[in-house]
Amino acid sequence: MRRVRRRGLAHEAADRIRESILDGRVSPGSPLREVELAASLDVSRGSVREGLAVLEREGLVRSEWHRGARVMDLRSRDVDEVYTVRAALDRLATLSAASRIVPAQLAELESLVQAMGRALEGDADGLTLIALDLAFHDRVYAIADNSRLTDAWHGVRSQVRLIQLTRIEHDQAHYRDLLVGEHHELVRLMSRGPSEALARAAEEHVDSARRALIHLLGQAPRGR
Amino acid sequence: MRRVRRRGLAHEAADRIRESILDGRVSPGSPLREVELAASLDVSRGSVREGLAVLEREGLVRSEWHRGARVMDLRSRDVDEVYTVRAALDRLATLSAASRIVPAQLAELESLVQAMGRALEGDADGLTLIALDLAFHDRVYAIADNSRLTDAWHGVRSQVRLIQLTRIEHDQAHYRDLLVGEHHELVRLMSRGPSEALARAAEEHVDSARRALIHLLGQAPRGR
DNA sequence: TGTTGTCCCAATGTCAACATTTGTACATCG
DNA sequence: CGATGTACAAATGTTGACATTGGGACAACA
Repeated sequence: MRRVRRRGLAHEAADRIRESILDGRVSPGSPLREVELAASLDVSRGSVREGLAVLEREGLVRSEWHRGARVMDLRSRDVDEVYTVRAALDRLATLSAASRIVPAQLAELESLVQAMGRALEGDADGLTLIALDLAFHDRVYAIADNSRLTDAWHGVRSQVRLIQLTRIEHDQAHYRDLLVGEHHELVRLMSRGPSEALARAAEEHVDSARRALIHLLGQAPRGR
Repeated sequence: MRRVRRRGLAHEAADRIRESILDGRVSPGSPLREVELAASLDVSRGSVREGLAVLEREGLVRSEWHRGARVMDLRSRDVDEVYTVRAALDRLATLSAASRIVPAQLAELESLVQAMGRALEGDADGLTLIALDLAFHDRVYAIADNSRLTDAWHGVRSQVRLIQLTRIEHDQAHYRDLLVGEHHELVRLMSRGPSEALARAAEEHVDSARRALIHLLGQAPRGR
């Protein structure tokens, strides 16, 4: 049996605040005041504070000494950073997963890809596609079964989600073209075990999204 | 001017506790009681609590609900995870740094390598070598100039430090053979810009250390 | 004798009050 | 009139007290 995990109010508070950010109810840049949140969540400031610390390590929130916390405002440079790191993590996750994956897990991934296909044909909204995309990659990280790797992934995951949210119209176009094809190819390569081709595909899968986003956001983020 | 960074008691407390762990004054597995620490550091339990949360995100401390925090006890499996993730991060950091590095920074890295050589000839203790090794890689991450990457690095850095500490006699042997040579080679390759050879060297630099540690610790950590 | 239930204590989780800092508006001075 | 200093309000940082939980010792029971 999987033992129940009791987490306390701080994590609960973090979940609620994360939701309201990722649902777009509070926009990037807006302040997250401890007293306000404590009142609206009906917990003490201490718990809110601890929850905000959780969100800060996820990169969703930025806080400064005696100046409080604000919803992270992700600019072009930040998108570049997040996707660059994600590419490196995904490369490792995909390779590790490929060396440990069993047929049942391959089938599970493939069924997620098919769900993407159905969602596209059914003209599903962007949120559904984003959810399926993240679910796929979450599964890959779970299969890789490396808690440090998962922690590092969680350090950028929420930011990826936030970027996708704010660029949702773009993502829909991007998804429509490549979502099923690229993921299917990843599964196919994973079924053959780790390889240089798989490593490249995993990196490229993320990097093409990065390039598209950077292009969309206007200019090169750094002095390249 | 680099503006001063005021951080509050929680970070100060985290620093002190981290020191006592990394200095070996508290051994892996031992409990870190909030009241004890609060008394000995002369701050409130709240600040200690926040400090322990910082150390938890660094992977130095593991805490469970209503059961308190303990110094992380790193077993074979954990060493494997940490070094596997570190290899992926170092690969990216080294490639990114290579594409941005300027001559002055190359010289700085090379001078660190020479310091390693002098330390080895002067029969310095293991702690000095560990410090120089980490200083070198910290510089590479700083040159890569990607805050998400640096955050991810900080998520494993302290654990690397802890592993090196507990295996210090082994590391000295490992260092004596490869320290100067491998780092010098990394600098040389970086001076020529990013390349597949550099990527492999950076990965292999970490992975050889991983293999040596795993071998030392006895058995294969996972079902490979 | 092994198992179950109860009590108790130590430690953490939570809270609300107090202290400190920051930013701003306004007064003061050169 | 611009620069500097001061007072105040709003928010966070810090603290000690109270509530809740987990684990172990011990007794009751089959």
